[in-house]
Amino acid sequence: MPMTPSPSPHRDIPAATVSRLPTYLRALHSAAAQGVTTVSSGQLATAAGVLPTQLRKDLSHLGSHGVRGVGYDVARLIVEITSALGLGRDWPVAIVGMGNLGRALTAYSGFGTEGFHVVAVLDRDPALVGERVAGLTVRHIDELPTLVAELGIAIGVLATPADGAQAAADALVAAGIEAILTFAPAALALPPGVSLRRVDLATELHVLAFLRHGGAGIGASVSDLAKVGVAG
Amino acid sequence: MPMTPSPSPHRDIPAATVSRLPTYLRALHSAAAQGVTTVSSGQLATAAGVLPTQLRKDLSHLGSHGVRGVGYDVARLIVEITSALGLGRDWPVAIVGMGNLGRALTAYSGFGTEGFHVVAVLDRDPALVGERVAGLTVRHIDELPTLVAELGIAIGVLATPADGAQAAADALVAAGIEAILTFAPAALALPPGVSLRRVDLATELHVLAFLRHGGAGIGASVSDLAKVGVAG
DNA sequence: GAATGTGAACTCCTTCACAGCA
DNA sequence: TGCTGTGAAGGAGTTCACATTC
Repeated sequence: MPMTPSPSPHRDIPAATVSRLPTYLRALHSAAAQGVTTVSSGQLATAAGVLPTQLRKDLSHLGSHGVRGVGYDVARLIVEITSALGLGRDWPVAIVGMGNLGRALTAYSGFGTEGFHVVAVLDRDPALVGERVAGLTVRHIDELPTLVAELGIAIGVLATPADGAQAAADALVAAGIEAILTFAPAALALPPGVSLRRVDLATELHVLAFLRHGGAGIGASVSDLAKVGVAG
Repeated sequence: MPMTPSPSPHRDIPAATVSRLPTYLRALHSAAAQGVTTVSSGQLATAAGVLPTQLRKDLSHLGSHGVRGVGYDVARLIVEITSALGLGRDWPVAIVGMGNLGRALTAYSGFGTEGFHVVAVLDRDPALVGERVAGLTVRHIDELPTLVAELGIAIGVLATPADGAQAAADALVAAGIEAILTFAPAALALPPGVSLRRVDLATELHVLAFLRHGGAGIGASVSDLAKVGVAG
């Protein structure tokens, strides 16, 4: 056994790079829609709000796909990033928690791109079960295992209040879901192997308050928190 | 000119620390509500989902406020973090874009804590102006300067589609708002001195897809993207 | 000439080890 | 003894400089 096992197909793409690739992909789709076939790192970088060197370094992790003196082929780069992110398939999504936020996310068009589809919406409150939200019928959280098996749900979105979040997360994990996006302002305890991403709306406001309060104006003193715009 | 100007009142709190302080604050409020008066770094850290050393290092940027061998006084630490974040005042918020997401954010209770209050909701579509959303009347975007002056709006939230985001951001800036939280999947060009935070829902799903696709299961290969739970 | 790809320097953040104090 | 506070080490990410290629 001389070599490392390497069970994973992706070759060591830095986390920071992965989180920027979707932005690049969006800019590329936009360019393609306008008939552009080739872009330079400078053009793509300004469209994405990063520096050209950052973009080239990021893309270098996917391999060399640009042409020196020319730039990148838009169509080819779309394929490359799509493949690297694993977007070449369907990703059925379930949303748990049909309060204001859950309903909005269900209807949010941004969730319906690149193979992501909300295929099930659930709540623990029997009074909500049976209601229609954006064309889907609200199901009870206890039906989750059945729905996962039937619909191949791969990603769970938590839009519950903080106090119900852990129970909802447990239900997702018990049903076999291993990728969770949570909007609940609570720390979640999850078994190893389950991927978790958190979006905390209150925290975002708090950080903005700090930036104003602290006076991070011209020449912002806090490095990366506030990104002021790049000319585009 | 031998010394640096240092125009800003807050004493150099790292960006990464600032983004975690709201989580600590929430955990402290929760502890206080349960009658807890003292917490150790270990307790608070698990409640917040970080390591104890991380928490202590973060708090050390606010000064030494713990007692060795004992822990932190909950009430005092709340005051300290609240003050550091600049949360000791009101932060009137305006939300621009009354689609699904904008309406949900307006009604979202998580936006109504710690001095944050949604005091105005706006849209550029005259057909929506005059509608009621969560107790507020939708105003036209052209009324923004008046509303900022009257209500002291300090933070703008963008919940528009991507194609209207830049125009809406320009309107916020023209009205004097210097802190923007955007949900629009678009790069924004802003003048220096304006603070911007971005929440990108599609990107979060893409990252989760990458983690599943890449097989970041046991012993996740991508460092920081997925945080699996800590025992609580 | 023009733009990519990348080693190296630099900055930032996290984790460790342990000193300091109640 | 227990827990905080912190210098130092280690790791990750960004930016720079420049060699490389079309």
